[in-house]
Amino acid sequence: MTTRVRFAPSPTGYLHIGSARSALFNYLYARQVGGKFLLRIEDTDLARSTEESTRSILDGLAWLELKHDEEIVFQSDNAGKHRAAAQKLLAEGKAYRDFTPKAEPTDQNVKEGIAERARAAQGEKSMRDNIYRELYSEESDRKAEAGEPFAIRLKVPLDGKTAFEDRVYGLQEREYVDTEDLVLLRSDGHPLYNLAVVCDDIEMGITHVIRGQDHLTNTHKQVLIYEALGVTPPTFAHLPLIMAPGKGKLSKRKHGEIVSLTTYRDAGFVPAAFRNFLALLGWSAGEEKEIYTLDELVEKFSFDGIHRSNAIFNFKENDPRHWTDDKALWMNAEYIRTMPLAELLPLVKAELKAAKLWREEYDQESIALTADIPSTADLGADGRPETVAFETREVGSHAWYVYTVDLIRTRFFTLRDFSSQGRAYFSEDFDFDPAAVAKNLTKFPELRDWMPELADRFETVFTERGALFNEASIETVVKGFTEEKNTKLGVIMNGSRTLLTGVAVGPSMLSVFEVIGLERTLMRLRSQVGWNMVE
RNA sequence: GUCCGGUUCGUCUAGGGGUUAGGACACCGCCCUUUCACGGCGGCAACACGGGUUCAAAUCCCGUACCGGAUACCA
Repeated sequence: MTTRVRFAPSPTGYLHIGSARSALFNYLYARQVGGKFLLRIEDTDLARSTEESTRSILDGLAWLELKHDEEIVFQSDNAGKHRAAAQKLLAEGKAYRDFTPKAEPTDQNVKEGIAERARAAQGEKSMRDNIYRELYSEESDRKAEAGEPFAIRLKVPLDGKTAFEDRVYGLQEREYVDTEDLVLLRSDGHPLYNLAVVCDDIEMGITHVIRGQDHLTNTHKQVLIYEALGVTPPTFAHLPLIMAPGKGKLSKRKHGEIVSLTTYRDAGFVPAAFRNFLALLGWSAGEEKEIYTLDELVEKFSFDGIHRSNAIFNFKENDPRHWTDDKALWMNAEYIRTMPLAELLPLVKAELKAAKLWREEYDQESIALTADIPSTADLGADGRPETVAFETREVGSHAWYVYTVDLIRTRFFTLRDFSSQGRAYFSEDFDFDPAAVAKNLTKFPELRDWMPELADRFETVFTERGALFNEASIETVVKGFTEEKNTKLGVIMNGSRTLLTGVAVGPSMLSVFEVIGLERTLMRLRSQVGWNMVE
């Protein structure tokens, strides 16, 4: 029998990172054993389900590159079958009609209400003392025919226990007395969650149910339904939950966007990096390794490697540097600086396009063959792609673009940084960081005269005399200039850096000059914009 | 309340009778350096508590504490 797993989210909001991880684990297992990864949208709560939400879930899965097999199943399409199953159990005497009027919802918090009711019921009421449980079927039929509303409840046996072997948590047992006669069908005929899930899982031929640990008690109820239906239950594997710092629940209400997968996409995460991070939250291959390709995850995945304790998703609100889990941020940076350049380029392109900084000339299609794109494997000792000669790196060309991305990527954390921190490489319209201006410009007032002078020097050497504007010659000129002014190289270099890029950080300044190009270098060294912004 | 889980550095985790309790992130220091990163080297830092079993317990057993989940005519 081929393995069939499913990811079954309810479309009542964005895709939560915990759900995304469930989807990932289902996917990894399915791929590992050559099974099918199915998708089912549990949209039976009509009041809360929305189409945007379904859209967002699909977008999220696509972003993580978790492709599902077969058609998407919408649970609401199967309500008829769910009802038929309940009727079957009723006819077989495994379920009964409960004519008790539906309890009015309390005005307090739903969760609290439930807990309070449960506490109050403790001791005085058994799970089985419903007067309709043993009603003669003729009497039950009569009331039903008379039009009295009723819910259909499962008749949980008096003695015994449900048991299943969880692939993560081991043998799980629960006495029947601890499980109520759960409602299968509401009095308005609406099938309830546990019945719907079991029916659909049977219908879809699900062999392994991999889901959050919060479903552990539901599983006992579902096992009861499987037994009543005469079907062997699938294998279950429950995943530990992802908690907020302080071990509280990670919720949108309390934590906002941080729990939504789309936040990471929009913040400039590399899909493979976030996927990698998610996989390591609550799972380990048991080796000292952090970076895994999708293929490696598929190969190494095992239920034994899944932790039984919940994991904390660590982040600090109001701290821009640690706005989300540090390890996720680090992993993203790690991917950005080490992934094959050919894979990074399209991501950077999308980012620059979104920031309106993209120019068609950058695209390899119009200039060079894809095969010519240097990858990290082609990098020389100085960290630059060896295959691209300076002469071919005209500012704005494809070769220039590739070289520039590769040059600046080593200190970026997100794809967003290419259009923010790295904006000056792609646009004339960039901001000056006040701290950088203070540290590298205002502190040395003489630079206000020197910088335009340096520009003049560059013009003489590179424009009038026609020397090649490359690192070696730039270094000669800048060093000569520094000695002439009897100052330190750092003063000139850092002043130039801030004037040329608006910031105090970046690659080797010689590379920066070269990549910014002679024309823009002259313009920016002479510009007063950086100076003016502090006055 | 009851049922079910869980507890190794701040966080993610390895280890499941004998380990200097390992790695990663974060943080700190040093080196590299025109800056900031990267990189390299180093540092700080953990077996919840109490009993047992054993020559030996982070590891096995029992209890306690704490945390989490569930307890709906929600999903």
